[in-house]
Amino acid sequence: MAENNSSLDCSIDWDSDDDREIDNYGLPSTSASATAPCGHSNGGSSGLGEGTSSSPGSNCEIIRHFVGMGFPEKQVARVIDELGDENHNLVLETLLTYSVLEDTPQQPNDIQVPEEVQHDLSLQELRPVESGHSSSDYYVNSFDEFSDTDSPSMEVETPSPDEDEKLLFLTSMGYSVFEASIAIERCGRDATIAVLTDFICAAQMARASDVHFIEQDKKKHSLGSLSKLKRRKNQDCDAWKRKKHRCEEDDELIRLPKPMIGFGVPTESYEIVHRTIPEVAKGPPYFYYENVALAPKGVWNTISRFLYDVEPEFVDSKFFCACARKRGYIHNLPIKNRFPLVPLPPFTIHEAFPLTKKWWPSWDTRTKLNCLQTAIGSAKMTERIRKALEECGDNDPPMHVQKYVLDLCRKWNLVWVGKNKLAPLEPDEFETLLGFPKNHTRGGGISRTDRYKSLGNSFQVDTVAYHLSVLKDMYPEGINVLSLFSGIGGAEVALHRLGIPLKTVVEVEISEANRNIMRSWWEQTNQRGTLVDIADVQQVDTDKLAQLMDLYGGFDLVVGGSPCNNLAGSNRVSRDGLEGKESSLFYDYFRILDSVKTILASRSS
DNA sequence: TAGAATATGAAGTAGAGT
DNA sequence: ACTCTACTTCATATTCTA
Repeated sequence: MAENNSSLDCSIDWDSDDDREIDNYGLPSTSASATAPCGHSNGGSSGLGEGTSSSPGSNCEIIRHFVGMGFPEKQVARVIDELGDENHNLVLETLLTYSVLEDTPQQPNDIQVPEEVQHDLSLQELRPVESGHSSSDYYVNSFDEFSDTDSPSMEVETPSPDEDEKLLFLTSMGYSVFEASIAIERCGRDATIAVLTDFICAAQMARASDVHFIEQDKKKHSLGSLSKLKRRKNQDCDAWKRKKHRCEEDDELIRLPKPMIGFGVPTESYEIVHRTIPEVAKGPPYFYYENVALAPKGVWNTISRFLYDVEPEFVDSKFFCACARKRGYIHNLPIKNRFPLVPLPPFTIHEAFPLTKKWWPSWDTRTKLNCLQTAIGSAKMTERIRKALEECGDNDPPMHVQKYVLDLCRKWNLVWVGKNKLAPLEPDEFETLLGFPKNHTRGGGISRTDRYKSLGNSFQVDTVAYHLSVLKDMYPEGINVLSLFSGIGGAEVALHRLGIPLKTVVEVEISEANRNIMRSWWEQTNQRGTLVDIADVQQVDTDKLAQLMDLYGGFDLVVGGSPCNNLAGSNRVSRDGLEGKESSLFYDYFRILDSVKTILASRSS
């Protein structure tokens, strides 16, 4: 089923055959903030003072570099003259700013940016946000599109410093100045970034309300459940606030496919073999992004919007192995002629753990384990279960005891290891289920607790390998990989097991223990390529990327799953969504991916 | 002090029924 | 439209212990 995902408003319509060109409307521009939203830095260097010491070069070269990105030569020369050529990011941000300020008055429909806004978006205030590369077109077009329907003569008060920060942040997310200022004006100065982005999304939706959507009668197993995203007519802000709750329920959210097989899995007959990827998203470089499927509402809409409006592929690993793992993947890989890793892993609990069969009661009908997480059940809890069962004698326990036990079994992924004896899985059993070699995370000074943590945060290798398998024919001589948030190397293990030579792997991983695990695996598997370690994603700026790409010849694949801490349902404390402390590092994934795309594009032209 | 052990719900989805 | 039940979830904070 050919699908055109070029619908660019915030409400994603996977089934629309709307053939509007990718005009960058609503797309967060390629300029993403390097500093994590909410101002935290995670201990990494960030912001204005970051050492973006560019390698010395002549002005000519640098001017050519930016001209190649589409900026007027005269303007580039002027900016470099003003700022020097030391800090490429600063130069780029300045050029972008000029693009915004100079282009806006030329928009059709006589839309004017309020003077105050223009004034407050002075160069100085835009500077502090370090940015990836961007096409200035994004700003221009998004401004144009937004203003097309909303009130053009909105009065905007002079922003307060707090407003400035929000304005700055929103523009760094890719929204136009006008969109951002209107949102702040309408929703109030105290509105959070989340509320403001919601407002902008709603306005974009409203703007698109005249677009008709063809609801396709898909088969039961199709991804049709992602569709049927209606459009709300009413674009009044107050009305929107009243209706927000209802709209979120039935309008704009990406829905999970059922069964959760993405574009297809080896074990199910139904599959999709064709999809349409937006032009701006097409590889190379190929990219592969992963996170939890059951994230808070709206998160996947945002992630998808940033990642060039590519439709997420939601897959439950229970179709690949003996444990469930519901994850969303956004990638621009072909989906035809995928193949699974062999040998196929155990498919049921009994196949994975034959020894448990002897003790498994008939009333425990589980065939698959639930998601492997970062923490395990306590001994006291399994002891309570044992006592409860022993009180029931040799017969099957009464229904309420069965339910009590089964609920805990499902919650903590317990398996039967003796008469009335349940136990959580061992770390090496985690490794097997997830497709890693046994003892992959063992030794090297890592604690048992940390093994669970690292494994619980990892890819399911068979699942990921199935998606990556199409790369094998494309890169017979080997592949250069930029691996962000590598963890214990799920992607690398998958590529290796697929028989794809790893020419270069640049891994970015904050945990030293995880980097050690990767390094150890690299050596044990006699890799002939080069492994480069980087600790902090925020150290990976445009200069660093350009340097690495000079050295190794560009990246073929940018792979990674950004932190799920603030998205995962298990988190009782800080499930704050995509703006959360750790999960906001998604924006760094986007920033880095976009920089790689930009650098590649500038070099190929 | 590091590691281990333990306790700590809510949010979201889906389906059935009223 | 609404309520109710059933089910799942890449985690965190605190306390204990060697």
